[in-house]
Amino acid sequence: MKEQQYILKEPKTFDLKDIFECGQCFRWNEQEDGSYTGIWKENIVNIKKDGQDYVFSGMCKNGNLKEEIYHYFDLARNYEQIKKELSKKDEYMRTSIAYGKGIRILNQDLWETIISFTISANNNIPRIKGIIERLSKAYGKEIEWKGKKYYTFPTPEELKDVTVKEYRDLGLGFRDVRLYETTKMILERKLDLQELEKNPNTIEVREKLLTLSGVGPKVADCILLFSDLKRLEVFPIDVWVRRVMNDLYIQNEDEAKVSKKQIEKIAKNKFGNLAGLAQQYLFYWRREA
DNA sequence: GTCCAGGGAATCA
DNA sequence: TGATTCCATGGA
Repeated sequence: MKEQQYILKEPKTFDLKDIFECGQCFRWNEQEDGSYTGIWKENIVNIKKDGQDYVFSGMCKNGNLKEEIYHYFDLARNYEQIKKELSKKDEYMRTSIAYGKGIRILNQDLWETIISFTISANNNIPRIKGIIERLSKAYGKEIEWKGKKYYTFPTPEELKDVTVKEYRDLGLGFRDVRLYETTKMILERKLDLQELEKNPNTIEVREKLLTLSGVGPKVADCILLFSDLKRLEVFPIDVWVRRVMNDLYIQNEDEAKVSKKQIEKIAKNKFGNLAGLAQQYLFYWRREA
C-alpha cells in the first residue's frame, strides 16, 4: 500500500455532493474543506475539487488507483448522452436532471451492496451509515491513513462466527437475523456471487437475489442498480419514489393506494432501459430540493 | 407521546 | 396475487 494521487481533468458529469448524497452509498463523508473521504474495497481516498478538476489522493490496494477509480465511478460511461436521452422525455426529467446533473451511479462491491441495503430496510440514512461503520469497525480490517483509522467493510468470511446477538448489540434491530442468515447463505454458496456477476439475465439475477433473507423487491433493485451488477433498467420503488411518481404522473389523492405495478408500468413505458437513472434523478430531486 | 425512516416476512383473504 | 400487521431503533 502506498500513497497515490490521480487528477481527473474537467469531467463533464461529476459532482461530489450529487454522487455521494444521492442515497446510493453510505461510506463517504464530507470534510470541513468540502472534500469527501471514503473507503471502498481496501482503498481509502479523499477527493477534493480544484477548479474544474478533481484531485483523488489516498491509499490503493492493487497499486493502480486510476483503474480503481475508473471502475468505481463508472467513468467509462457517457452520462451526457444518458441525460440527453432522458431530457427528451418530459419537463419533470429536465428539472430533476438539472438538479442532480453531477450524479454518477457507482459500481459498488456486490457483497457490500447486498448487506448495506439489507440494513436500509425501514431505516433512515444517518442510522444506516452508523450501523455500517460500527459493523466495519467491529469486523473489518483496520487501515491507518494520515493519522486516522479506517475500517474495510467486513467480508463474508470475517462475519463467519458473528452471532445474532452481536448484530443486535451493534444496533441492527430486527435486521439482525436477516444479516446472519444471508451471510450464512453466501458462505455456504447457496448463492454464488461470482456466478451471479457473470449472469447477463437480469430477471434471473433478481430472482436469485430475492432468495436472500432481507432482500425483497426494492432492495433487490437497489443491488442491481448500485452494485457491480449495474442494471440501469431496474426501478427501485421506495416511499420517496412512490411520492414523486404519484405527484407527477398519477395524482391519486391517497398516495398509499398507488400500486407498485402501476408505478412500474409507467416507469418502463416512459424511461425504458434507463429507468434506474431516471429513478435516481427523481429520488434525489424530490428528497433534497 | 407520536410519527417516520430508501421494506421484508408472515399471515390471511 | 393483494392487503395488513409486526418488526428495533433513534431522531424530529
